[in-house]
Amino acid sequence: MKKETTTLKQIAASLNLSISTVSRALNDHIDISEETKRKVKREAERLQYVPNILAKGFRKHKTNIIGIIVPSVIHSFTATILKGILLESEKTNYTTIIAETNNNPEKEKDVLNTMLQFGVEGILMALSKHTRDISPMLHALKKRPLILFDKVSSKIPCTQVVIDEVAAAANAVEHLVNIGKKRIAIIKEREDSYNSEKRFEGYKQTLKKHDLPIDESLILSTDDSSINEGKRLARELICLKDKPDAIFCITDDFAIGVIKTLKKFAIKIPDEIAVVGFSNSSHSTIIEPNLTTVNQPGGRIGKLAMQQMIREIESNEVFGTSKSIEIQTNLIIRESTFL
Amino acid sequence: MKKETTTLKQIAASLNLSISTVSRALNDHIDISEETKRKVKREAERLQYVPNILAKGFRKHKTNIIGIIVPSVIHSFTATILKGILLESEKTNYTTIIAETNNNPEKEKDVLNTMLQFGVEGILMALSKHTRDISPMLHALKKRPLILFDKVSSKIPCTQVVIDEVAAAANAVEHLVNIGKKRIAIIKEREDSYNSEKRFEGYKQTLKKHDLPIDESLILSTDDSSINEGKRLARELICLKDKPDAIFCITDDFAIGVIKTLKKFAIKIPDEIAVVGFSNSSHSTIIEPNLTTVNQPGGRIGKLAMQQMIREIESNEVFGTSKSIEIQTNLIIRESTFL
DNA sequence: AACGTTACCGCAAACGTTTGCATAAGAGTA
DNA sequence: TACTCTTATGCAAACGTTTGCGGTAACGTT
Repeated sequence: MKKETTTLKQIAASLNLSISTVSRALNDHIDISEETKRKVKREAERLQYVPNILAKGFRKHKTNIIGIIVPSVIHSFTATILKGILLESEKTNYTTIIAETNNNPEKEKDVLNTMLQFGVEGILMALSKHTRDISPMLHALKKRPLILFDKVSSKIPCTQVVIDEVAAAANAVEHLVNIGKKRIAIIKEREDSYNSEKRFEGYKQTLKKHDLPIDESLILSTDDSSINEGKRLARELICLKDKPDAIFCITDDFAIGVIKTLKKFAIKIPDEIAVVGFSNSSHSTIIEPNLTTVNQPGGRIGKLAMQQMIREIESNEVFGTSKSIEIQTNLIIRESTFL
Repeated sequence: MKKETTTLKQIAASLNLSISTVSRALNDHIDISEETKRKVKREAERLQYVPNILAKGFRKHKTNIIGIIVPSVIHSFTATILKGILLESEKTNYTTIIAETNNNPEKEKDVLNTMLQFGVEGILMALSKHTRDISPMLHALKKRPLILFDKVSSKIPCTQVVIDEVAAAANAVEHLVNIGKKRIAIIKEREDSYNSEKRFEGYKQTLKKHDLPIDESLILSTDDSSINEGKRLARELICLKDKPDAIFCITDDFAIGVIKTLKKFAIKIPDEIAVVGFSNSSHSTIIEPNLTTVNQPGGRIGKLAMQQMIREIESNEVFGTSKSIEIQTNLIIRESTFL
C-alpha cells in the first residue's frame, strides 16, 4: 500500500536544520533552544510526521512489546484477566501481542519461540492444561522475564501470580459445612491439573478440620471441565445409595451442569443438595437458582501481573527466582447454598 | 535483562564468511552453495541465532503485524471473532496485536494512531458503539488497509465483514409470526447503533410483509444492552394494557433479562409471550427456558476478515472502496419460542 | 588462446533514528 | 585582548539486516 512517510530528514531539509537537531528537538533535549523546538514541532505537525518505531526500536534495542500467551481467549476467566492486562498496559508505553495455545503443549512451545524471536521484552503466560515438559519455559526464562498466571507451575523458577487456590476452596467447603452439610462431594479434574489439585487440597483440609470422613465415592474426576461433564457426574452422584448433601465443583461449568441435572430430577437446591462453583462466571447469575461461587478477581490478577512484568523488564536484575504473588478471593453466596 | 544476542556478524566471523553470504545462506538464496548453506545454518543453530526482527522490519519496511481494535475482549461475541482471527493468523506469518477501546471514541482514535505509528500492516476493527466522527478511520485508511467487522459504518469506504443483520432479524421475526404471534414487541438500542437499526429494519419489514401494524408502544429503546435493561423494559411491556405476545430482543442480554422478568411474574414462555434473542451467546442454553436466538458465526467472521486483510496487504492496489462481505446466520429454535 | 558462462561470494550502501563528540558564536571574566 | 564557559547546533558513526552490483575462479566453447 501507500508509503509517503515523512522522516526526520525531510523536516530537517525543510527547516534547514540537521537531522540530529530535529531529533533532539522532538525529544525535548535540553541542548535545543525553545524557539527551535517550537519550529520543529510545528513543522513535524504540518508534515504529519510519525516516528518510525522500527528504526527507533532497532536503534535503542527496545521493542516495547510484551507477549501474552493463553490457552484460549474465549474462556471467560481468561478474558477477564486479559482485560486487566490490557487496561494496565495502556497506562504504559508497552504494546501487547496475544497468542493462543489451545491447550496444546506443542503449540505452546512454538508460540513461545516465535515471541522470543520477535523480540518481546517479556512474556506473560497461562500454561496450557496438560503441559508436562517445562523446558520451553525454562529456555525462555533464560532470555526474558517470564511471568505465569492462572495456570502456573511451581517447577518454573519465575514470578507467578495466582489466587490462593487452597484457601479459596477451603473457604467454599467451610461454607457448606456451616450451613449444616455433612456429605460433601467434589467434582474435579484429573490429577495433572494444577489448579484442580490445589482446590482438592483445600477440600480435604476442610473436611479433616471438621472431622468429616473423606469418602472416595464422593470424589469424582474427569478430563475436561464442561457443563456436560457436570451433568454426567451429577447423575452418578444422585444414583449413589448414600447421596451427598452438597457438591463442591471446582469450576462453574461443572456446577452449571450439576444444577441442570439436579433440577431435572427435581432435587431441591440447596435443601437436598447444595452446590458451589468456582470463578463467578457470568453464568452464575443466569442459572436458577443463582450459583454460590468463588469470585476470582481476574482483572486484578492481570493488573498485578502486568505491573510486575514492567518492574522486571525495567530492572536489570536477573529474575530467575520463584516468587508467588497471591491474590485473595471471596465467596459469593447465592441461592444454590442459601435461601 | 540479558542481551548476548548473536548477530549475522558473529556467524560470519566464526565462519570466515561475509555478512552478506551468511544472510543469503539463511534466506536460501540461490547464489549460495548447498555446502555453505549447511555450514551457516549449523553455526546459526549452534549460536542460537535469532534474527533481529526490528532490523529486518526496518530494512524491508515490513512489520508483519496486524492490529486488531475492539471495544472489549470480554464481550463473548467479540471473543469468538477474535478466536477466528487468531486461528487464521497462525496460518500466516503475521502477528497480531490487540487493543481495546472500551467504547470510547477518544480512546479509539488514540489506539488507531498508536497502531499506525507502530507500523502495523493493516487494521482490523470493530467500531466502538457511539463513534460518530469517522475521520480517524478515514485518516488510517489513507495509510493502511482497514477492515471493519461486527460494528461497522457504511460511511467508511473500506471492506466490511458483517452478517446480514436485516435478513437475520427478519428471519427471527418471521419465526415468531409463524408460531402465531401477532403483537411482536422489539427491544433495541438507540438510533445511533448501526446493528440495532439494521435489526429494527428487518423487524419492520417482516411486520409489513405480514400486514401486521407497527405499534409504537411495542418499540422500546435504551442506551446499553444489558440484562438489567432487559428486565426493566420487560416490566414496561407487561404493564401495557394491550400486552405483546412475543418480544424480539436485538441482543441475548436483553432477552435474558426479559425472560427473568417474565418468569418472576409467572408469565408463561412461550405460550403467553415468546422471546427471541440475538447472538447465540453461551447464556442462551443456561437460561431456562433455553433461548431461541440468531446464531452469528463469529469464528467465520474473524476468519474471513483476516483472509481479506492478508489479501489487501499483499496486493498493491489502493483499497479505498467499499466492499461488503456478508455472512449468513441461522436461527436456533429453542424453548423460548417452541415447546 | 581467447572468450563467454556459470556458480559463488564480498563490498558497500541503504533504511531512520539516536548520540558522543566536535564546533561555532556569543557572553562573561581577567 | 585573550581566555574560558555556556548555549546551540552539526557531523558522523552506529544499530543489524538486505541487496544491487561487481569480482573471481573454474569450466566449457569456439
